[in-house]
Amino acid sequence: MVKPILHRRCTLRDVAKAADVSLSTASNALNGVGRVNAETRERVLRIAQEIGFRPNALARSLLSRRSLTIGIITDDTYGRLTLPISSGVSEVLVDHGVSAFLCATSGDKRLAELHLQALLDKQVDGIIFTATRLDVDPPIDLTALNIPVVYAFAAGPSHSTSFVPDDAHGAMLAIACLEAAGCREILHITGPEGWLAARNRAAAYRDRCRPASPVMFGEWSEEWGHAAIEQVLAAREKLPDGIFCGSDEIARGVLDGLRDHGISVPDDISVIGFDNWEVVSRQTRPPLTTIDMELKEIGHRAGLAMLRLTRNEPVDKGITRLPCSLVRRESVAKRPGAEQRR
Amino acid sequence: MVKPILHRRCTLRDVAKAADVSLSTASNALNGVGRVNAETRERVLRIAQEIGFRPNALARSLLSRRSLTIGIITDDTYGRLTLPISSGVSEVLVDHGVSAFLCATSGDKRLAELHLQALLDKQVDGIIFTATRLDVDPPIDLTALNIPVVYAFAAGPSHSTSFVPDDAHGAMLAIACLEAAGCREILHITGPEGWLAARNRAAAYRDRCRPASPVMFGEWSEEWGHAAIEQVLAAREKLPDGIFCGSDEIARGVLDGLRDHGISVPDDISVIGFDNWEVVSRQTRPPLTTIDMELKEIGHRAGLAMLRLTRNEPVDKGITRLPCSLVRRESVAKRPGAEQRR
DNA sequence: TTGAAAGCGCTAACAT
DNA sequence: ATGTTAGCGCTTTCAA
Repeated sequence: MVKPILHRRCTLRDVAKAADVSLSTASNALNGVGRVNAETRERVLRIAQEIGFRPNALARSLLSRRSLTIGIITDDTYGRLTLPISSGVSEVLVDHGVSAFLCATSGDKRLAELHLQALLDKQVDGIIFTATRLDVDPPIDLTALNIPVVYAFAAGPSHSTSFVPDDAHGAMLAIACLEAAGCREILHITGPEGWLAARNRAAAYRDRCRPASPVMFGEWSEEWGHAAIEQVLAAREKLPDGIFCGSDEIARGVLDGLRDHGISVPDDISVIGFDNWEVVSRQTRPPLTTIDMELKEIGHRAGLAMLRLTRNEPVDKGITRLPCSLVRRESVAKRPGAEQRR
Repeated sequence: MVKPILHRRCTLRDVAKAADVSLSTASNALNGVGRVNAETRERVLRIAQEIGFRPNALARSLLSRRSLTIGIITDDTYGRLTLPISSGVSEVLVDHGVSAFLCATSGDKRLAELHLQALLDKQVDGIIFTATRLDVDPPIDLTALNIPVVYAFAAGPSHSTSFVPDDAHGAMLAIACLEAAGCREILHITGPEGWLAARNRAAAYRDRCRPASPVMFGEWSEEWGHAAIEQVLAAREKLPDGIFCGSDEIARGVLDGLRDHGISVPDDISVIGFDNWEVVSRQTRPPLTTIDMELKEIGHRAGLAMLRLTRNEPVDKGITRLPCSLVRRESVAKRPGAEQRR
């Protein structure tokens, strides 16, 4: 039984010495490569275990030219999107021994450059760029790097690979849910028309509902949802029986506006949100049925793509739109008949 | 003008060759150490610049035994706390060339071990542990590592160094704000008594207001805020004129409950929250005056402490409580006289 | 089956 | 002022 060395991490040399073999034999034994006597191998393994040997990744990387390290650069200050995405990325990578540097740039160019340079110096095997919207360019140019770049919740140039939520699919899911609940006339209240996500969702809504439907574009805020309800109430006799909101925050404003007027959700009207931002959607009255963008899955896919890229395996180029999912809570009417009818 | 090499990162060797000096001279020139002829230095610098030379951090680290890398391990799945804190950490570290690995464990022990091992293998210079509450032990034991550990929004063992928000100070700020608005009787509605943060804030409240004040412990939810208002209304004749809520979510429930009963905020009663979680506090009607825990500052301090520790400079041991700040919005009455009076 | 030696990219003694 | 050499911890030919 060899005594573990505490003050200094032990090295392969320590193992080799303790096992009375050469460096290369120790290395081969531990990595299971080359011809090593089974008995010798056992001994090396045992001793390595006993003294708590762990290979120095820095030394390995220097030689192998793969650092088992990637960088995640994000625009987000807030964390709403970044943490689920990046933990999704890490989840698939950690099993392959790769760790991720997180660089929050807050959209600051200088900071972004600084981080990027640090990442490059540390020889990251690749970079994943994440943003909070799809139609804004990264604060730094990632197109000329000689390591792979993957975009998650951001759209890279066409020859690159990007993963984004399928807004149209999410919208379809929302409308289908409303229709299944028996809604005949569905209104769409959403964020600024300047946002691609808002336009995509609105287009899907128009496709499915009424090509000429007036979409109510506004802000991504509760206040707007609230104001929109006032507008609707002022402008028309009869309320629609379903409202598809572009975000949970808008939906919350809608819900409040409706309640202010004594209109019951979901009895009088069904409301569905978008985002599944739980701090909002779980706390509304009633709790909000909404669309989840599956951020973690976006992270998974981005991580997987990165893994393949670093191994020179082929990956899909261009923008991959990942399906959303429906989260049922209580703001959409349950039609008892609907289940049976299929 | 030397042509940049694109397929391979250029090395010091390339610089030395191009400048027609030895490796060590090139190294000395670039690092500004040793005796180097001014003219030679210029030339080396210029050439390095031209061919875009950047030193390989891996090679440097191997030699210097400092990887300029730390790990941030977090319990948080959600990101509400982690992103502000970790971007605070990075902000102070990036200028010193250190990058941070982010490891989200979701409280999963296996995952935490995996991440920790990967970090150690990569020779991180230190680890910052972050949690979502102060009174829960990390999923892994960080006390026996031979690298520095700092706790941020988490309380490490007494000989370690931790940075947490000063809950008592935050509570004081809240109460002082209410008092300055003229409130005479302040009620405290907060989260579960099992949470240290809730107890700390409640204790400060009792200290300042009425030692025997009944604190309403409950959940960290809007629903609880709402329910609490119903309870209060049912139990007493006269409403208090100020409510200090343990979280923004609770405050939001309180606000809604009050509105349901036609009680106006801030005219009839002032309400203050805790957290400054903007998605909640900016969207309430009226927008919520609340306490900010200065998460980014916690990150700064943790990062700074880490920097010192890695240089063997002394740092404060034990738990450092960092002041909170007041964010004024519109849920607390403005007393025109209050300003003058001081 | 095992070991000696070279080298990843860099820095730091030590010669010159 | 500059160059030569050794070595950080490891993997990988290539000989033995």
